[in-house]
Amino acid sequence: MKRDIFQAIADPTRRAILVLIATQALTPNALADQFDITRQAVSKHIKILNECELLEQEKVGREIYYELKIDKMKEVDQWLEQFRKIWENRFDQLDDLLIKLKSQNDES
Amino acid sequence: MKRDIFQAIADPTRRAILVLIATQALTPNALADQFDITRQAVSKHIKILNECELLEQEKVGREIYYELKIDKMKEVDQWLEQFRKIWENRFDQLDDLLIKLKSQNDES
DNA sequence: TATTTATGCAACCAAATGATTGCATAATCA
DNA sequence: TGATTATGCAATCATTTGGTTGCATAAATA
Repeated sequence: MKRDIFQAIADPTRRAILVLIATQALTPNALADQFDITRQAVSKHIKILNECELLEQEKVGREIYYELKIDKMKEVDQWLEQFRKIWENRFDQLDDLLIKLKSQNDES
Repeated sequence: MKRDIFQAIADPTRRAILVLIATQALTPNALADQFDITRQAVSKHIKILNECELLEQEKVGREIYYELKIDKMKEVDQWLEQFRKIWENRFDQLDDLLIKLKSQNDES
């Protein structure tokens, strides 16, 4: 199964998990406490996130702490870049238009 | 069926469609030409994108031109913002560390 | 007017998805 | 050592997904 980061962030529970582990490493059990689904369901989400190379893990005794590999999120940012270019460009055009309208107004 | 933009961009075909209609309005037929799937399959993708309020449409005769509502893409950007804060912060910290190491090096 | 063309909708289907329960294994604790 | 706890894996299930074919409707063209 080939999965990419866009699949990973498609599910709302997974997005919530990503936010939770963005700033602190958490165990599957600690994560499961935050949701109304079973621990196993959370574990499956973790597995998917892991397959997408979104996670770092550290084993401490019998616990496993998962944390977000934040750099991987930049892939979404990079994909957005092409659209950002467009909306920034259009904003500039709108800005130009407003300046032009203002100068016309000043002349009259 | 409640769908959000993260669902919309989860599918690679839909992502390709979004890129194609980001800068120019296209008809379903024109879009279908770009893929190896049937026109109806493309139409279903368009329907989903439409439900996510990602599209603007203009009817010209019997043709319908679809174009991306680019502003809607900012929702993804906004969600990313929380992660961007983290990675920029960590970059700054790394930067500070390098400066510190450099000054220590200069002293020796 | 008759035919072609562009589109959307419905029915159907195989595969993927998100969840469940049950079980196995490994580490901790009494 | 025996019981408990943390985790992962497998089987199962209902629902969703992405695709197909077929059909209906509306606009353009011969």
